[in-house]
Amino acid sequence: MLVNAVSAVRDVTPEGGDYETVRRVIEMLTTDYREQPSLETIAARLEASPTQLQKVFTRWAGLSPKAFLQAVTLDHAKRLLGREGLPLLDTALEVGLSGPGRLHDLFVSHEAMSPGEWKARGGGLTIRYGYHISPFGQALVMITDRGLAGLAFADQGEEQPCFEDMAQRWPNAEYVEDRAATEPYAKRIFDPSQWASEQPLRVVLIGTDFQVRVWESLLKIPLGRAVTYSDLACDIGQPTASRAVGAAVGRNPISFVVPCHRALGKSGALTGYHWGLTRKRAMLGWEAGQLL
DNA sequence: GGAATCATGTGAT
DNA sequence: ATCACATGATTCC
Repeated sequence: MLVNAVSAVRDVTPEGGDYETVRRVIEMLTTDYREQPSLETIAARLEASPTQLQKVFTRWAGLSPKAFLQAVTLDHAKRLLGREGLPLLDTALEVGLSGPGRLHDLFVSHEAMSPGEWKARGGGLTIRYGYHISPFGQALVMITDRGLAGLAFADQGEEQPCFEDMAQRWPNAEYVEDRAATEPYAKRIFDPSQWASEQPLRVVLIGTDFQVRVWESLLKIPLGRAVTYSDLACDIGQPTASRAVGAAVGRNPISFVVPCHRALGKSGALTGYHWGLTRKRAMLGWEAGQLL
């Protein structure tokens, strides 16, 4: 339900409290999924009322906690991978899903840095950045005059390490805090009602040649689909490089926009995520909510 | 089935 | 050179 999703973004408290609550619920659901803890048990452990919890969670994801748990289950992940023999990662795929409904994905146009620019390690580049509230906790947005260059996530109090993680990727760049400049990007990215805009979201991929190829592949995965690391390896023409692909996916500087959370292990299991597995689950569950 | 073990490409030191 | 990986296939119990 689109309406839910929009309000979810708007209603997140300045402290990022909603995500924090939701994060803990997800954590509990996935670590103790064997026991299938009831809503009451979870609420009790969080010292919250069951109805309140149910409400917050549903508003956030568009999905009840129970439906959410199902959505991030192995079974569902496999369905995301499979799907009636569609040719994986073809350009046709892009159209494939937007047909029947309004299942638009974020409309992105990308551009890669030239090898020369990459060698400069960000030298001569001015990067403006700012922190913004997102459905997945505090988001660090980084832009250049050519477009969005970085998107990272930090839990409360982790802003500094998060910034350093990003800044060390382009050590020679000049960094300027400019919340006003990054704000429109944050708004656009996390508000699904703005995804199918006239103007594509401009994105700059700064990385090695191999990494950029992997990230471009990721951008071809539509909402509601997933691929394996070996699918990606095949797509860039190096079928035996699935492990290298994994490493490259992990270095993706624009998480969420470049949908690295849609890369799964061959078994359908969620393998790893730079900003925490819980966040990966959160993103997949949240996207499942968008599809309703 | 599941644990242990290899083959493997890329990027950082 | 060497090492750590967000992998995957194979080979043992």
